[in-house]
Amino acid sequence: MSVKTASEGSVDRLYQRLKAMAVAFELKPDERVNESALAEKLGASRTPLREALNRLVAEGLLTFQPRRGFFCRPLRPKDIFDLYEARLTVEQATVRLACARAEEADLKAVRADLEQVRPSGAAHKTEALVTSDEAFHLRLAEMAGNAELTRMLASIQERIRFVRWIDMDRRRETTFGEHLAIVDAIESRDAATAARLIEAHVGRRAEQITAVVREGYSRIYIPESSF
Amino acid sequence: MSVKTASEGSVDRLYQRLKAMAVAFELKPDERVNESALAEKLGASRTPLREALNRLVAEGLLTFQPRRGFFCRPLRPKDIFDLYEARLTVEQATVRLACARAEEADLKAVRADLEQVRPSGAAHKTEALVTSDEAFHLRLAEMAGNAELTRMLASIQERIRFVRWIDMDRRRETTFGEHLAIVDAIESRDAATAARLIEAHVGRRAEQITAVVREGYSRIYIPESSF
DNA sequence: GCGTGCTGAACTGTATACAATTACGCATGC
DNA sequence: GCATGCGTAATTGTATACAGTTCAGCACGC
Repeated sequence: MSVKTASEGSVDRLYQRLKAMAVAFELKPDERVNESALAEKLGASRTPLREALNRLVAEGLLTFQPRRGFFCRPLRPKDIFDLYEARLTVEQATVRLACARAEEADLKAVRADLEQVRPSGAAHKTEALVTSDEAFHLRLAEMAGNAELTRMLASIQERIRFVRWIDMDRRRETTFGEHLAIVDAIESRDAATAARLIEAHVGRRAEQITAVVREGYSRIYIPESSF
Repeated sequence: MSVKTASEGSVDRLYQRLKAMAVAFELKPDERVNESALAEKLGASRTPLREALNRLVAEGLLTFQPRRGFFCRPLRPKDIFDLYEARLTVEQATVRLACARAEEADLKAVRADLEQVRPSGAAHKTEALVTSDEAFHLRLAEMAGNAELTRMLASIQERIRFVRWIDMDRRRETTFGEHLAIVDAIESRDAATAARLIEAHVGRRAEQITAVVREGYSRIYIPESSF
C-alpha cells in the first residue's frame, strides 16, 4: 500500500493513533470495532492493526471477546470513580515520595513551566490546559523516582482524559494556584500538607462524576455543530 | 495444525502460556524472543503469537524494539524495588478502603480460607503458599470495591511473583499470623492499624531486595539439578 | 402479532508467502 | 592484530487467502 512496504514501526503508529481515538471515545462506548473497515481507514492491513488493538486491550482502553471482536471500553460513572480514587492513591504516594526525593533544580523547573501557562488560564484553549495539567502531575510522579508509579499515573490519565477535558472547563481559575501550592509544600518537604493539597485538588464526589459523565455522553452523541 | 482450525480463543491460550513463561523468567532477562521457534514450540503460527506478545508488552512483562523483536523484561533490583513500593501504595489504599467498605460476610470467608492453609505453613509447598498469599491480598483489594486498584495489584503481583517465590522461603512462619492480624484490623474498622500492619508485612529494604534478586539470578541460570 | 429457524453475507481467526531489514561470519586491507 | 566492508543467512513486518463462525434479515408456522 504505502511506498515503503516494511519501513518503520507501523504497529507503533497505529497504536498511538488508535489510543487517541479510544481515549477521546471517537470509538463510542461499547462500540464494536470493524477490523477491515478500520484497517482501510488507517491505511494498513488487519495484521498490524490487530497487534495494536491487542496492546490497547491490555491497557484497558478496549475489550475483547473471542469470535466477536474488539470493543471500545464502556463509559460508566463507577469506572471513572474508581479511576479517580486510584489516581488519588497514586498521587498522594508520589507527592509524599517527592518530598523526600525531589531535587531542588527539578522543582525550580516545574515552577518555571507552570508560569508559562499562568497568564489568565481562562484565555487558553481547553486542550492546552489539559495537556499541561497532565504534564504537571506526571512530573511530580517523576520526581518521586518510582517508574512503576509513573507508569500507573500515565495509564490512569489516558483513561480519564475524556472526562478531564470536560471537568477542566469548571476549574480554569483554581488549577494554577493549587498546582503552585503543591509545589510549595514539596519544596518545604511537608509531606502531610502536600498530601492534603493533592486530595483537595484531585478529589471528586460521586455526584460530580456522574454529572461529568452525563455531559460526556452528550458530547459523544450530539454533533458539535449543534452548539 | 491443530484439528480444529479456528475453534476457541487461541490467542488467549498463548497469552496465558507466555505470561507464565515471562513471569517465571523461563524467558531469561533481556533475552530475545525468536518468533518462529517459539511459535513452533507452542504449536501455533506467528500471527496469533505476535498478538499475544503485544499484550504482554503493554503489561510490562516484555519489551519491544521495532525491527529487532520482542525481549523479556530485565530483572533489576531497582525495578523490583519500585514494584514493591507501588504495591505498598496500592495495598495501603485497599486496606483503608476495606475498613470502610468490607462486608462482614466477606471478612468471615477470608478468615476461613486463611485457616485452610494454616497448619504449619512450613509443611506446604512454596508454590501453594505463594498462590494463597497472592489470593489473600487480591481479596483484600476486592473488598475495597475498586476495580482499578484490584487490577493494579494483580499486575504488580505478576511481576514480583518470581522474587516472591524466593522471598516466601524466608517468611513461611510469619505470613499466616500477619495476615490474620490484618483481617482483625479491618474487622475492627481500624484503618490506621491496618495500614501500619500492611506496611510491616509487605515493606522491604533495598538490601533485602538486592539479595533476593541476586538469588533469583542464580535460580535462572544455574540448572536445578545442581541443588 | 410474535417467536423460530433458515440462509447468505459479513466478519473474525489463523496460516502462509514474500518483501525488507538486520545480524553474523569471513575475507580483505591497513 | 584490528577495523572494515561485503554477502549470505536468519528474522521481522505486512499483506493476503481462506476456513470457520457469528450475525442479520426474512420467511414460515403458531
